[in-house]
Amino acid sequence: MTSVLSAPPGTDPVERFLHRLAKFEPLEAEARDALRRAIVRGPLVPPYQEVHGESVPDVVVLLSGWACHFQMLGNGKRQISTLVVPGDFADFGFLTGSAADIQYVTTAPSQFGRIRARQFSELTEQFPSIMRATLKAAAMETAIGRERLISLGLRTAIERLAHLICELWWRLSVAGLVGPDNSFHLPMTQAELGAALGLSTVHVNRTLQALRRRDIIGLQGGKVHIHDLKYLTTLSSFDAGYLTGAAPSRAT
Amino acid sequence: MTSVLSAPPGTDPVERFLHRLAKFEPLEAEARDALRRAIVRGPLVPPYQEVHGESVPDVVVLLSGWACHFQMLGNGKRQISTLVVPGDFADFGFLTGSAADIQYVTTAPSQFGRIRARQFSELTEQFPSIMRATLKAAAMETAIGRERLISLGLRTAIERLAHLICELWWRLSVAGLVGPDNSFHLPMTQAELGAALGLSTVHVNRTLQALRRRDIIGLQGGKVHIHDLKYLTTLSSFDAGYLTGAAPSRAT
DNA sequence: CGAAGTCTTGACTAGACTCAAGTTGGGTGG
DNA sequence: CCACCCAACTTGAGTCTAGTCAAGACTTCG
Repeated sequence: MTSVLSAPPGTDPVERFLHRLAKFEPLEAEARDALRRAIVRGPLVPPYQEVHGESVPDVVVLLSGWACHFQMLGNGKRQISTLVVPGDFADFGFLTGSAADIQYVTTAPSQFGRIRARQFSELTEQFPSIMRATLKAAAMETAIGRERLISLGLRTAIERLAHLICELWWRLSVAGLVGPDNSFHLPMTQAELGAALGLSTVHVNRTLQALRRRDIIGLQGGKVHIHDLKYLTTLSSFDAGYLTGAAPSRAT
Repeated sequence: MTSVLSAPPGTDPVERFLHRLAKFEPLEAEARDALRRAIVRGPLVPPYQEVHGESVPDVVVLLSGWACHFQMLGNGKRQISTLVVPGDFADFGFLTGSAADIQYVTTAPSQFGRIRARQFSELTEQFPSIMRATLKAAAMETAIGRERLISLGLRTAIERLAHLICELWWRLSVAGLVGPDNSFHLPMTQAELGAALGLSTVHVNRTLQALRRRDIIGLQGGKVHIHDLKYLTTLSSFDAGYLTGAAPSRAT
């Protein structure tokens, strides 16, 4: 099992980011060094801090913590469109140079890293591998979005929830954030899970209980324990292909 | 009204594509010429032709017709994730150089244009504006996907349908494919609309009738007539911001 | 200890799905 | 030119998943 995941990086969040990025495309040692030097570590921001897109679209990376993109509709309802886990780019607005089009919130104490837009574009010129890796990271985010669309379009509540947990399990595994007992931190309230899954808070609660009752997962205090990963995977027809860049093996 | 849309291009589909692309980022005359020369016009492919991702990820553009990305789940259910209209890139797999990860079908007789991968990357080196425009096109596709996620997550059936029609109205307007009477071709069956909107065929049918009964739209023979665009817009809280690259004006 | 936010439970409602049976319309072949 | 066929569309009836409303219990945390 661990063969797929390869050895997680050390504990330093910047190294984790570099490790993640290099998985998309091999990075020369000099490219890594240049990135290391370019990243400015930000302060620890508290939970529920809103981060607005700025007119200067610097490259922002989530080093530690948790964040999510969301949008609101006039009626006060909220949809979370993307979950940002440590090692992810916070958003890809910098690729187009246009003002970041999206706003996001932290849901846990978080630290961001930042690379000045100008400096980043110099880096990509010097090291095209960095650009290729970044584009692949963006493509993966698109693939994740597509998969979430599929969840909302044709999976039931329990399948959606199971699929999300599988997805997070995989992504956090790659980032080295899953414990040996298949547990990880999930700093989201049930209301937030609902906003991400297109379900009401109450229904998320009941659905979680169904999974708990069958002893598939445990969830308490913002920490998930997966007791039966195989069941979860089957239930939600989870196929990690979209998270690896490999060819999809979906459908027949 | 027409100020927003600017004069649509002539009738040639390649010109339409160039016109669309230039809306994302101004293109020098030489860049346009180079693109014109690089595009190879493909044959007319019949409806329901599946196009698989190839190992050589050439740049493929839909010149005329209609196509959609879809994925299937084991239970035979289908989700359409993206609608491709004339002037759109068929998919953005070429950006990462990896084998196109997505398959799509035509739903109408369609013509694709193709640029060899190698030639395209030479073009983007010579004319960075082409790369910028392409990245912005990709960003718009992401934004469209996010908006569809919102539809599935928190809009009702009638709102989803109305929103989709508004979106298509806008996109096809930019492509110069909407008639003066606010009508356009929509070569999708009700089953396909359902697969795009996360609704059953039967429910799509009933929902369409609700819109017809209130005389908001007409839909027959693959052609939509919008009678009350304002109502549609309000009903679905449609905000074209995400289709223009402008700052979102959503929520308050 | 109180307060606020989160989680849990119950009862009722409703929007959307399924199944099943027509109906329409365009296209083909005799 | 008509008969037939198939796919798409339409309608009805019954069911069910998930939403809403409302109240109560559990946790932090100041």
